[in-house]
Amino acid sequence: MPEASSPPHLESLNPEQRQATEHFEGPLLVLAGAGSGKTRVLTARVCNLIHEQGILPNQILAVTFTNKAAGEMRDRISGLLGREPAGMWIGTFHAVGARLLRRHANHIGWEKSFSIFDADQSLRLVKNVQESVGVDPKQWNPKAIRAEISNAKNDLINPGMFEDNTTGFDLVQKNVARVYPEYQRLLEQQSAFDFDDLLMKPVELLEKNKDLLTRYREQFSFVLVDEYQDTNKAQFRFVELIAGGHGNLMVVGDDDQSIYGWRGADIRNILDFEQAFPGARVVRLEQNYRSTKTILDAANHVIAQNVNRKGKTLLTERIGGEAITLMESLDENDEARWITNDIERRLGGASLSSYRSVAVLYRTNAQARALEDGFRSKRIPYQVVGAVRFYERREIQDVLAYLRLISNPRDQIAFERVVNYPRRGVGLTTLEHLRQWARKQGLSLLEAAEQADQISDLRASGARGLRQFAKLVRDFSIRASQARVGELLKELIEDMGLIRHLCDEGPEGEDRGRNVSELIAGAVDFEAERAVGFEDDVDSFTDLDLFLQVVALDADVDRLDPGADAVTLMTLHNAKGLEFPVVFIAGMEEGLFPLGRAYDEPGALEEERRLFYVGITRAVETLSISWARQRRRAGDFTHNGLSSFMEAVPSNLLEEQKTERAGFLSRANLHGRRPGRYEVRDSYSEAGSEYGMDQDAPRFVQGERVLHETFGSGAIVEVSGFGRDVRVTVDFEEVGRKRLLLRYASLEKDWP
DNA sequence: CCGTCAACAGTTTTT
DNA sequence: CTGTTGACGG
Repeated sequence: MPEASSPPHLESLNPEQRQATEHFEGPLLVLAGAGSGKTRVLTARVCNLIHEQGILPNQILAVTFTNKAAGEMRDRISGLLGREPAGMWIGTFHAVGARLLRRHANHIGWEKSFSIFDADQSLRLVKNVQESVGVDPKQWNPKAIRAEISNAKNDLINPGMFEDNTTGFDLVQKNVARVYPEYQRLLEQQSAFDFDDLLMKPVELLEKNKDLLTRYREQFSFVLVDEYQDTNKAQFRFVELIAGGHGNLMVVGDDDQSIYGWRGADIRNILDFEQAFPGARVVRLEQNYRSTKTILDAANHVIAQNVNRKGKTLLTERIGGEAITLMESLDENDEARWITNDIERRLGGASLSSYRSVAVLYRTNAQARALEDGFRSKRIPYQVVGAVRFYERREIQDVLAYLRLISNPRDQIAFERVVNYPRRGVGLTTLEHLRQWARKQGLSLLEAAEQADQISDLRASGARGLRQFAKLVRDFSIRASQARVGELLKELIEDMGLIRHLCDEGPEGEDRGRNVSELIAGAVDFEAERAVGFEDDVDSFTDLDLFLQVVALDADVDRLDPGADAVTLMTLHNAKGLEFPVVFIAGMEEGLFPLGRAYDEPGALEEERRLFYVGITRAVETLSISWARQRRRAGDFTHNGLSSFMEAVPSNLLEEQKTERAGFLSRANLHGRRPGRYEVRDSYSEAGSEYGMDQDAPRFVQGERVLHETFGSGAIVEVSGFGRDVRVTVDFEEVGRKRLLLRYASLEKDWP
């Protein structure tokens, strides 16, 4: 019960929460079930340390799982304290690592303005290396090689150790052993870190420099780690280094929500915490404040199937709750239709007030497409997390590559990406000559490009292009030390004439142009101190460097707009830590969830089950689960049964449904209620093969307005072919000109 | 050097 | 199905 005399951060905490909050020194493990108020406890304890124990904010390091969580934590602490916790470090492991490396990169051979390579950039480098060391990228999948390197780094295995541990019998290992050292050498040469380096290199830094280690141990007298169940070896070692001395370490996590084993996360970190940090106090938070009893019962039954866990049962004071709907549908389109219908039905009734209360969760990103189509055709607003990220769009990556090169002239991956964008007459041959010459002279590509006339076997046009390009980059590099990133970017785009260039590419270029404009707007609004959360370092780095760092470490969930009134679509992994009044879990089929390959590996099935548990516990009021008898995957059809995970859910919690007259409905949809509707899937045309002759099929003529499920509306420019091979060329308002085979495209006549 | 067309592989989850 | 890669001709 709240006491009148309690400071605000201790109000209305239950006894266990309070115990954790008031813990002062020594190791503390908080086993916090889903929805048990762990974020509250974390923030309240920080406030308690500052407010009651007189600890200074700059003595505290708090690590969260996403940037968004970090921002929220900072805001909540500010709210409770009535002021900013100035000097406190709050961020993800990657952000904290990047910050340490910015400060001390020179100790381990990197420049202070290093680049951060995302998965895409590091994959390019892996490919380059494979070619140069003779590991054929066609035979040895670069993604697989990259994954091996990533795993090694998460396990703190450096190239030397990797080579030593390779027996030579495992061919993949043997190839990785050839690629990894050269890959790492090239990263260093161009002063770049990949994501995994942001975890591994800080460990190396602290292990090699005892004085730095001492300094940070003394600075951070209190360390807090959220989502501890998802830490890997590198992260564990980092925490151990910083907090191992004084042992003032609070970790919060839930072994039942460990879902990143495939990324190197080691569930033993949380299971064995008490061995690693002797004398640890353990507090369990089992009171759930989020979900109805029905939802919680389902979650408890599901997770009880797992063997490898500490064991706890969530309790709630809420009783009853709406039954969990289990919906069987025909295929993924039918599933999408049911979900969207249900959302509309709820919104029509009083049970749902806004779209933002709803989330649709799924196992794989590929499932988003059918769902999106469904939302679009019903005109229900939605936002997708994942799929195509803003920063991964081609035009955005191009612009960012310019910025990276301006910030770090040694960034070879960035150089190669944009040296011929826009076209400057620098092709593969020119680039190859440049590479060789640069290597011989020991210069970076940019330096070599500046002296392009010296290279004998270069064409005049190529050399001119190189010099122009180098000059452009150099000019901006000089400005970058003074200018704000927004101004810099605006001028750069202007100088390149990029927007104009994109618009010339046609309607979809205009779209790209808009994206670039959005990036500029983002850069103009960029406030380094706010975004980095590390105010005391802001002055020592350029605005550009900090902007690039934030962009590189920005997760897609971080961009989720909670203000938008839209349904959220995302993977179950992305849903971790979030909650929604109404949750749908789609694709509940054996083989999809759990994925078929989960049966190959011992621990994988339990991890999938934990993922299901995470999904269930996101729901506050209503949970609906759907599965489809048939689903298109990678081109062809799969037929699946209901997921075996559902066996653990007691049937008295469930209400089973089928899509009404499902079989009939999809046939009826061939023509639909609206005139002119024409929707044929190739599965059906296989049997029929007469669809081109179908007398009822609408005929399209030039100039007619049409509606496409994904491309939107447009006008027909041309109709060609006959029978089943009718092709139409359509100018779409949003996506430009497309040629479509009528048989595949679900085109409707657009009635004004 | 650059645009176009055919062949091809891909789907597990992410900082 | 869809986006990316390789071969070819201008």
